[in-house]
Amino acid sequence: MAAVPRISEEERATRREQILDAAMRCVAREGFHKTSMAHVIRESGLSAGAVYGYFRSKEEIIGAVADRAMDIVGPAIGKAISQSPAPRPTEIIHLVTHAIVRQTEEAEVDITRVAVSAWAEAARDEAVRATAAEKIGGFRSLYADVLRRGQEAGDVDPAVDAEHAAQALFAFMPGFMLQRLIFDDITPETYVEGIKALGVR
Amino acid sequence: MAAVPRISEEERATRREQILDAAMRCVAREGFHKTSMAHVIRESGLSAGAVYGYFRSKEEIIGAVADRAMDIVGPAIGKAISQSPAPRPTEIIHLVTHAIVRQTEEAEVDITRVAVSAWAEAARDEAVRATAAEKIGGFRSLYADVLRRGQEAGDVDPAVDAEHAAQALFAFMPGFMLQRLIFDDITPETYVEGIKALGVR
Amino acid sequence: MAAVPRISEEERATRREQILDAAMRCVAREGFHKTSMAHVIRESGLSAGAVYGYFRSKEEIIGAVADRAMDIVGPAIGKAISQSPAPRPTEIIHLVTHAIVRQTEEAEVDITRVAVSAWAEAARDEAVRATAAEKIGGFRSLYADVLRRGQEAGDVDPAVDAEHAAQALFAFMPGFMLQRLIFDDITPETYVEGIKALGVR
Amino acid sequence: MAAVPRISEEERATRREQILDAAMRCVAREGFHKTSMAHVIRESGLSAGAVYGYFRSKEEIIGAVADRAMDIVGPAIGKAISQSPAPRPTEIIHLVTHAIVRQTEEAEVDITRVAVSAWAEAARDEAVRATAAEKIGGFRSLYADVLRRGQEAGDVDPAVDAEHAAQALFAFMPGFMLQRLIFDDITPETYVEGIKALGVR
DNA sequence: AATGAATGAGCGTTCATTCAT
DNA sequence: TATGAATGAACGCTCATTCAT
Repeated sequence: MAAVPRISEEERATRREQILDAAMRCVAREGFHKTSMAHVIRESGLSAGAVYGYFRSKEEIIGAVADRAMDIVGPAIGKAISQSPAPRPTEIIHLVTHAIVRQTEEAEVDITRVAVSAWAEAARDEAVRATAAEKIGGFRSLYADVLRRGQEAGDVDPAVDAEHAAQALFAFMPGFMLQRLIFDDITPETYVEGIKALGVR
Repeated sequence: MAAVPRISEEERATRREQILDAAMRCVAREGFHKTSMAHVIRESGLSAGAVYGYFRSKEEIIGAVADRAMDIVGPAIGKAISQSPAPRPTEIIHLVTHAIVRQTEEAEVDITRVAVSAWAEAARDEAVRATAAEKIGGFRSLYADVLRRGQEAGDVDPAVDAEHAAQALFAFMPGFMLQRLIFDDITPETYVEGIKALGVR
Repeated sequence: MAAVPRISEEERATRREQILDAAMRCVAREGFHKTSMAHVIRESGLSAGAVYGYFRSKEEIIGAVADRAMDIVGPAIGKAISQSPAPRPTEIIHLVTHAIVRQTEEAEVDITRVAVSAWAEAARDEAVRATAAEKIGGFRSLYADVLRRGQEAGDVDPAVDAEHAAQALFAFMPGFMLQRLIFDDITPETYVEGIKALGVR
Repeated sequence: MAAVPRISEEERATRREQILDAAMRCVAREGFHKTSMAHVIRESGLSAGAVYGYFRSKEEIIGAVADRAMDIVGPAIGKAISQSPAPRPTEIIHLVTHAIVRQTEEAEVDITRVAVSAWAEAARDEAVRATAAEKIGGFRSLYADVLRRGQEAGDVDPAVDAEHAAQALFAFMPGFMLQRLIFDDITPETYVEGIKALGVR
């Protein structure tokens, strides 16, 4: 019934990835708004028309890149977090920070930089804010789940709403990323040590 | 003999502030790079030439705005922090988060939004990164001082480098700002409660 | 495999000519620096973006226009000059001045005016100076060749370096152009007559 | 009857010279239209308002500078030319070229460059063209006078209108200036030698 | 489906000139 | 008279996007 596409869905997805990869490299270098479509087009190796065949506008690419950037640590730690017994807060931060460092060292783009750009973009672009809310909200839910289990184990004060504790625990991720962006002196080890020194278990 | 300025240093400073105020409003709305000089000019009520009489370039305005945005909570809590006896970590976060909320509610611009834009800009602009390093570094030093005093009082593990604890404590500021930017559910009260639940004193 | 250009090299060259024609008209009217890119764009009938697709900058257009303007008499007389027997100096100036007059009368732009602008530009733009050196140097070489043959024929003092005689002979071209620009009273005939009166053969 | 000026005519003239000196330096460097009023103002050491107190517009400064630049060799050779017996054409060019070289070497500005800019400006500015016509016309008249005397002495063909011979003789001045602007290889000696080789007496 | 030349509004910045002091 | 801050049109150039091929 539907018009048969000339290229398969698979090929289409591959091309999209190719464009987003290119865009991520550009955004990591120059941020969303100093990255021009011409940069993305050149970097992707496609033509202007081709790129616009996969994304309706720069805004849509920004949305997709922001989505990717904020999706990057979540999956890596999702499994670890759901293990039994529930990991302690400091163990979670250990996992998260190591995942971040691994990402920035292994991948060809520093996703940290893209993520920070995405936070800024969330301030002005409703769609990006919605994505951020979804991703960060997902994170906090995950945290809240573990923390609830931690309350049973005695690691977290059981009198407190686990959602609030999740707000607090979440802070360590952007706190780490921001400091990594600006300083050389922070590592998962120094960070987790510091967190423990504050009393976090 | 010396060229007598037709407007006083004071008036000049006032005009600069007027331009920066305008620029902050624009940046809070649209970020650094979606804010055009035309926007700043219109918002400031001056002419293009006048604005360029006070700032050599957009880059310089970005630098000054970033400086301001990251300077905003520091002074407000500097004094409180140096009081005796040393405030506990959770008291510091209480102060900081309330200062942030007060700022965003009282001032005509939401500096939080500008600060987040400044973090993103630090990723690509060496000068902004230097400013960020200075401001955030200053913060962490302040924290490290209090934490050292806290180590004597028994609030913080004395075996740990206070600088590392400061890295951890610092995280609560961007963590709060970022979540405020995206969600409505976070207040100084929920946040500090959550932090305490994690074990921070 | 190779990127197939959508418009042929020929079409591309035609468009370049179209832009340069427009630029020459503008420069003949207003000189290099009173000609704005907006003028060239309007005159060419293309859009701003299109023009910048063919030339990277105004400077590049200036360079190309200057090149053209100083290239204009050379080819026309090159052949005539190489004929055998060698034309006498006054015959050369007859050819050159007639070529100049024909140009300014037939073409829609007065290239004389553009050439004079190019001399001025050579004073401040290294690239234009290099072009001028190449074109004028070429002229002088051509002259030196003929003059060497003229030395054999007895038209030119054989004791003198032909290059020096070429410096002298060259002068009649800018001398004619400059006076044509400012006065109405000079024609190839009055000019060549005057040159002969001075003793030139 | 007239309002008494606060400063004397003499002081006024001095200031005008000061401004024109500054403008000549600027124009020699960058030409008429790449020289901004701000450059002239800074170089003159006066204020914008002051400069506009002496010249109504940039155009007027351009006119005055062009006037000066084209006036520069005339006076220096006027006397020499009117001596008795009449100098030969080659002697005149000897004088003129040496005067040019002396000017460019002694003065702090290279007037040659300003003069060439003035020729270009004559193509677009009616007032500058009128000045050029006056100055160059004066030159040619001077030449015509000497040549008439030369006709009596047998140096110049007496059958030819001396005005036409003056057109020819005049060419050697711009010819020398233009080549000096672009090449290093031309001196009064090589030039006059070449002129003689062509048969000029 | 893919190409890349073309569009023209908009960019950051400079300009000649004015006028309140 | 002299000052220099202010004006705002115009500058050279880039941008996201379109569409004939």
